Amino acid sequence: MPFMKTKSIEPSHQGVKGVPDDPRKRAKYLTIIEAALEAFSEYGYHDCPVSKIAKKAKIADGTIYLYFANKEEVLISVFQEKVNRQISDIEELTSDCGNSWDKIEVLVRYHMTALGNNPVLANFLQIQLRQSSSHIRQGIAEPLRKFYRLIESFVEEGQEQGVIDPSLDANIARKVIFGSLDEVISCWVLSRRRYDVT
Amino acid sequence: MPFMKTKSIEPSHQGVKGVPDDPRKRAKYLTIIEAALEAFSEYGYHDCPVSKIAKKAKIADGTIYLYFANKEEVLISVFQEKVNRQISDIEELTSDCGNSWDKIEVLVRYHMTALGNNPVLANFLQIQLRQSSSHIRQGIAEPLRKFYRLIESFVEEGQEQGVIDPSLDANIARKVIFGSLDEVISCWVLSRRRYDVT
DNA sequence: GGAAAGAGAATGAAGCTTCATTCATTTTTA
DNA sequence: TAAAAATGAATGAAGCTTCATTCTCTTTCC
Repeated sequence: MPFMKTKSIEPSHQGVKGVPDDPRKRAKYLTIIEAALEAFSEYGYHDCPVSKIAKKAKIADGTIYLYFANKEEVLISVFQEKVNRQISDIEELTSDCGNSWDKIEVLVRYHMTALGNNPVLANFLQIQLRQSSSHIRQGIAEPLRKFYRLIESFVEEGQEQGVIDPSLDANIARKVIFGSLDEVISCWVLSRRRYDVT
Repeated sequence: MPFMKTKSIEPSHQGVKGVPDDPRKRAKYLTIIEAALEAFSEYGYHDCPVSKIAKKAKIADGTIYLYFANKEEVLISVFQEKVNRQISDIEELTSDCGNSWDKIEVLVRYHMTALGNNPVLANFLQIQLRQSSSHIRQGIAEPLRKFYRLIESFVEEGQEQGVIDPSLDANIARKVIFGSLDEVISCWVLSRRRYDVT
């Protein structure tokens, strides 16, 4: 048998390539993530050829496929990486707030300033979030849900503490908070008055 | 000269094809708009081949190009057609409200139920709004700005009437209203409690 | 220690597929 | 029957992905 490089069982695409453990690989993995973040923000997912990502990462086009199964998976991974970091940062910051309103305020402020200071990330999150391919949405859904749950948990906690109206549906409150954030950020506004509004 | 297929002067596209006057053409124009709305919602702009629109409209692929200069223009036209109708409906409905809060409530309710009863339209507006091609954004910007201005005018009017805090920035208020709407709608929720929140 | 062999990471040209758009032809309209 | 409208197969550009080859370490052997 003359070499048998074949993809044994799964025929059509190699499965998801997880985050690499080996620190050397991990470093290049992150390099690609950062390059992709920039490139996607600059051109938008669909108008961003893989070659642009490779160029920004200073690697060959093909190398990307050693770390990611396909272009979609690059997008999903950028999103996961960034949202997960955002969540863990906020969790840490709020761990020593007693009041739930404070926690919400910290979350809002942190999210606003984090994205305000990082237009590239902001643009990526705002623009890419609504992309429609079902595959992408699926990959994005999980970290996003975690972020949602974080907001809701603050609201619910506040209700238990009695500082937030308990008749309020935490789910709706979360949507209003997230939606407002989203809208305000997409307009690049960093005003501080924002939360007088709600 | 051996075939000169080239794009003579304007390099890339023949000019915009306006909305047809002839009622017969107008009818087919609207047929295509409706088909495109469905198709874009179903697949998303980028994953929706022109052939799918044609199929839904029960016409040949090429026919679309008798009514629109290119695929982008189809998207923009759908958006314009729909948002303009939304605006004129709301303007009519609010014309006999004295109080600005009422106007805002009518707007919110109308927008919510209109999209709530029409998932296809809702999906289109929510999904397509964030697409990034600069051309598309440009075409979309004008009707969207009209919608924004409508909201802001209600807020400002309320401030003149003294029923809304005049220190509030109408621009920010509009963003919060629009963002909340946007977020709540994108989650398909039609609860009525929503505006207790703001 | 230095040479040779092996592993596996990286390269990037080229293949292949997917559409947006065109246009020669047919059908409909008036 | 002439003009207008519609058709849909053909075109060709774009860009994702593959893979034969090269390069760069690491390990083994003497």
